[in-house]
Parts: sequence; structure tokens; C-alpha cells
Amino acid sequence: MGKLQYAILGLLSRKDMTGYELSKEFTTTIFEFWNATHSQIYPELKRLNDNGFVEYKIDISGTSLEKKTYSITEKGRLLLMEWLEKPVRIPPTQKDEFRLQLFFSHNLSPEYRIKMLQNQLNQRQERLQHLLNCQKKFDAVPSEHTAAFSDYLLLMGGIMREETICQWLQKCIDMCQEGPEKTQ
Amino acid sequence: MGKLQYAILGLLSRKDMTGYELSKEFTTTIFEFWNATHSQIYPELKRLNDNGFVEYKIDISGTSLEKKTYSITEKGRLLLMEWLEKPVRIPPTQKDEFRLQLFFSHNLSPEYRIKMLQNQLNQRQERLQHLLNCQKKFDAVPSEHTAAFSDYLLLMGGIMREETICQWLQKCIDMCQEGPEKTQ
DNA sequence: GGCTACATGTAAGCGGTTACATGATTTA
DNA sequence: TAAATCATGTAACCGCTTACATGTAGCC
Repeated sequence: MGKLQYAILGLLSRKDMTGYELSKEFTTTIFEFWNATHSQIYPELKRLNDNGFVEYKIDISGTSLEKKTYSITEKGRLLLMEWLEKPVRIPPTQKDEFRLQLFFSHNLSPEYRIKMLQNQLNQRQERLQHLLNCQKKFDAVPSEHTAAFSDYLLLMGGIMREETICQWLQKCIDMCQEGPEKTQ
Repeated sequence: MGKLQYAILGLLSRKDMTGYELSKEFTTTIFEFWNATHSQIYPELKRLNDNGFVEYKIDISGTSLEKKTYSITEKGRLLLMEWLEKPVRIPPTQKDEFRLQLFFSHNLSPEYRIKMLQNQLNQRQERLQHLLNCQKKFDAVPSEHTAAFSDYLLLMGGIMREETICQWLQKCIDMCQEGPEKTQ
């Protein structure tokens, strides 16, 4: 049932990697929609190996440092495909601390509510800028079936999402400012 | 550090409630951005009570059924305010199984990729429709400082988010269909 | 009388985070 | 030679889910 195994199998389906390299992939490439640290990854790799979904060969770098380079097996590829073909129900809840705060913000002064909205807006604009910079690295839309095509779709989704959140936050700020101005 | 306590304190700041009623709030009112079941709520209420953040009085309904109606204390209100005033960093990762699948979808046939995108689109459209129905219940924008105003802002955000996700998914489908058509 | 909703708890297990623990290699 | 990075593991703890467990009240 655990999803981490599919994330690992998926990454290994793109490229053979060590546990260390996998953990870097989690914090750099796919951190927007999944993450894991080495303390989860190493035990999971052991489990996947025990069940025959991955295998590894040991490389020696330098004189004695052992590296386990993992690759996905045919059995692992079947498990990955099985999961990919299974339709996913969108979860009813996406936990979001900021939204929770906003929901209870009637306890706050109007200035403070605007302050917290502005703070979120700044952070979202920063993230949007970062994603737009990532998009610049693509000089054209990658052709289908390449791994880069999926990257592009996900990046596009991220940009659209951040843009909308920024619009929403701005609209919230505007609505909060309308009130006091009218009464003055 | 646990956020559940703030969710409970926030709900109790709106209205005195029993643990049972709280659990219903989680599954009906705020389920979009937080959730919890009674097996988490009851122990948490006990902890909050032990620390003086909430208190309760026992009501008897019928002849013998005991209900503990909880209310937030002054100390609890201070803790809630402290949290509300603390700026929240947006988390780097929002786990999303569908995006993870899409990221590895180069292993899939083009038809299957479109199928999974279409499936998500259907689900998102359904949710959007539901949120739009909720919005109809507001015949006007509630005035600031009322609890309903926050409800409205959150609902607006949900609608904007779902609309954008639908647009994104549609765009993904279009881009996946462009390729094959060209080659035919 | 039977079903659904009301009402309150505990326990086992899982996924995930943080900290503990060790050692080699590379680079400044 | 000291620091950063590479590399692999384990352990304790926490939040959350699922299941266990019990009993009352209201409705058909």
C-alpha cells in the first residue's frame, strides 16, 4: 500500500541509482509532489530487494567505499505499471496550515489578517518566480514519451497553481481592505 | 508543535462543542484543509484540558448519557492567538499521488496517459461543481469579522484552485493528443 | 425490536521525521 | 588538515489510520 515504493521504482525506471542519489532526487527533482529522506529510503530499498523488485551491484569508489547501485527488475517494472494504471481518487483533504489559520482569522485584527495574507502572497510570488525560471530552461516543449515531457507538464501545473494562489490571495487582501475604507 | 490542538481550539473559539460534534466539524466544515477522527480528537481534548487550554461541563441527555461540552479558556485563547500571529512557511512538498503517477507516465501508452488525465479531470470537475453549489448558499459576500467571511474566502480559494486544475488537466490532454494526430 | 445516530474512549500498526551512528572521498 | 560531500545504515518518537470496544437515545 505504501506509495514510497512506487516513487523509488519510478525513479529507478528512469535511471539506475544509489540510495544516496535517490535521496537527492527526492529533494531536488520531485520534491514538489513527493519527498523522503535516506532514513526511509534505505530500509525501503532493502524491502524492495528482498521482494525482488529491485537488484543492486556493488561498486567500489576510491579504495574501499562501497556503493550499491540499484536497478529495477522486470518484476519491479510490472509492479510499477500496475500502480500507474490504477486510477487514483483525489483525497478529500489536503492539509494546509495557512488555510486553517485563515479560517480562524476572525479572532485577529483586520491589519493582522492583511499582514498574514501579504506574507503568504510574498512567499507564493517567490515560488512562482522560481518555477518560471525553471521553465526557461526548456527552449521548446519536449516531445511526448520522453521523461522531459512529464517534467514539463508538472512544471506547467505548478506555475498555473501558484499564479492562481497569488490571484486568490490578492483578491482576499482587496476584500479585506474594502471594508475599513468604506467606514472611514 | 502539533497542529491538531490549534484546529480544535479554533473550532471551540467559534462555538462550544462536544468531542463528537468536533469530529463532525472536521468531516464537514474544514475537511478541505484539515481532518481528524475521534480517535485523535478525544486524547487531544484530554491533553488540552490537562494543560488548561479548554474546560468542559458534563450534560446529561436522556436519563444517563453523559456529554462533555468543551469550551476554550482564556489561556487557550492566548495560545490560539499566538499561533494565528505566527507567519507560516509554505511547505516545500505537497504530496500528491496523481502528480507522482503523471511524472512517471512515460512508461505508459499514450492512450493510457490520456485516460488517467481524463479520469482526474472528471473528478476535479465534480468537486468544482460541488464547491460552486456551496457558494450559491451565500446570497452576498459576508461582512468582515464574521466567521462566515473566512468561510467565503476559503471557498473562493477552493473554487479558483479547482478551476485552474481543470484547465491544466485539459491542457495536458490537448498536448498529449497533438502528437499522435500529427503523425497520422 | 431493530436500525441509525449519538457519544466516548483504547490499542495496534504504519508512515514519516529527527536524531544517532559511522566511515570514506574530495576539495579548499 | 579541516570542512563539505559522499555513502549507508539504525533507533526513538510522533501523528495518523484502522480496528477494537462499549453503551445510550431517538426513530420507524
